[in-house]
Amino acid sequence: MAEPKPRRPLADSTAVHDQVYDSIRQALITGKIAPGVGVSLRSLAAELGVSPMPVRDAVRRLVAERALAINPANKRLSVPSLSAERLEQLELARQWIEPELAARAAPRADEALVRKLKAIDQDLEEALRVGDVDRYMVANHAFHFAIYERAGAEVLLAMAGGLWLQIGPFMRVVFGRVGTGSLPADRHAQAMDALKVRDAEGARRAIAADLSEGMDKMRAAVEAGAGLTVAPTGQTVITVS
Amino acid sequence: MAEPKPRRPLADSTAVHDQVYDSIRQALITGKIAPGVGVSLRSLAAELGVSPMPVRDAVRRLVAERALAINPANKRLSVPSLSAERLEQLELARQWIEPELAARAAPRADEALVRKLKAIDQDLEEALRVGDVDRYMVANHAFHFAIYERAGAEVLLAMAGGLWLQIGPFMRVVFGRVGTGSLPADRHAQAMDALKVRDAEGARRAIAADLSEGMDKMRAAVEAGAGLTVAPTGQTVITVS
DNA sequence: GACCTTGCATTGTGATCGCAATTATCGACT
DNA sequence: AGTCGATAATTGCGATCACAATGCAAGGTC
Repeated sequence: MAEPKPRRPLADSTAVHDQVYDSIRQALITGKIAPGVGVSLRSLAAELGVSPMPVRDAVRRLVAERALAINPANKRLSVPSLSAERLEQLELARQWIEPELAARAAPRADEALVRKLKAIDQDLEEALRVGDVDRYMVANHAFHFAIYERAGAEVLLAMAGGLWLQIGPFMRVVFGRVGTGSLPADRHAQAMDALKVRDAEGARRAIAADLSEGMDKMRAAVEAGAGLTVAPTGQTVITVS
Repeated sequence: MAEPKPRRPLADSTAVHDQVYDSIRQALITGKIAPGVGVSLRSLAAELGVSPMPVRDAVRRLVAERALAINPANKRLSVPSLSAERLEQLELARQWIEPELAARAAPRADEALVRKLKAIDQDLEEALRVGDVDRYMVANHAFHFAIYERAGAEVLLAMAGGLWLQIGPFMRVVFGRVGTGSLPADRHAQAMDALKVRDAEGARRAIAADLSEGMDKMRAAVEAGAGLTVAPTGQTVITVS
């Protein structure tokens, strides 16, 4: 315990608990932590090479954003497993807020944004080709939020971020199962075209369609019974049947 | 400092940081803490008779829910002052999510719910008569969320709760200024009537109208210049002109 | 008298310790 | 050999301390 503290690099500045937050958030969005598995403050702290304190702070934020769940009896932490009802509500909320953000971003779009999106989309398609699910998840997130940030709607943006955080782990499981081959990147092309000419309604429709297709996949996976069964210990086994 | 620690009663069970959270949350919703004023962990801890530690946890949650803001430079805490853009986005989000919750609650409404709402509404009107703004705020919150909880939509309910938390402090300022005399409780009657016959669309319209009128007042107050001016120290003076 | 500097109080952050509760592990007994 | 019970380990929660940074205020200088 008298080690010189590895202290992982982790980006650059800001407070430690913010870096821890970003680390866990990325792990959740990209699905590096499977839904249902239990985590602990000390284990996360050890893994990140920090003291339990900043982890505790980061976990509080994530619990507040419902990206982590806390067993009311145990008081133990876990990644929430997604139920059909939860999925339905998250879908509804996303279908309302994300097209709205895209529509608001359209009038404020410029050439630089479109270029950035094009770069992200190329990376995304490359990830699809080589079947790198992690990279695809990161790129897809980057694509959507590059648009949403342009809307200049802080409150709505934060809400959208929270929704992705909640749906991220499950997306990863589904996409890892059905494969990424059939994912339609053409909706992204539609969105970029609409943004190029500052067509708000076009952007709204493109994002709505993109979401709709993605969520269809997830819903189909859930209804097909590819659910998550929670073992009595709290540990979760992902049944891909 | 060697005092025997007053340790405020504070509800009943659960962890200390949850009780602290509820206390601050209530204070924000009812507007006991004015927008823009700076708070500190230690001052809140002293006021609640607890150590700074659980306050720190509670504040993390509230910051994550955007009910408290943290100055990126200072890293100091404050109640966020509401801007016109923020208000517009919060209104949009509320106008979408709260009527939706009301509509979902309608088919699940029963006599007990209507009775409960009636009791709350009577208390609300009494508060209006005597001009007790705090009591009105509490009752109004209770009325809406008694309905929303019935929707059985956990995710949407949490989102609605977050929105109230963000808009609460400002509501209080506005209502405290324009007086509560002209507030239309008849929308509540409409909502109760719709719930009584399980009329989803009626409930949706009633809540939408209720929100619309309330937000109109707030928007008018903002545009009339009854804004909040932040002093250089971070302390805020409420200009009721 | 106005402005700058110096000192002190307060702030958030992180670390470490102790505690009670729960869980896991292993030994003992029937 | 199987089941039960006791011990040890882990977990989250709260308290306290240390520290760097910031804010505030008093006092000094021009």
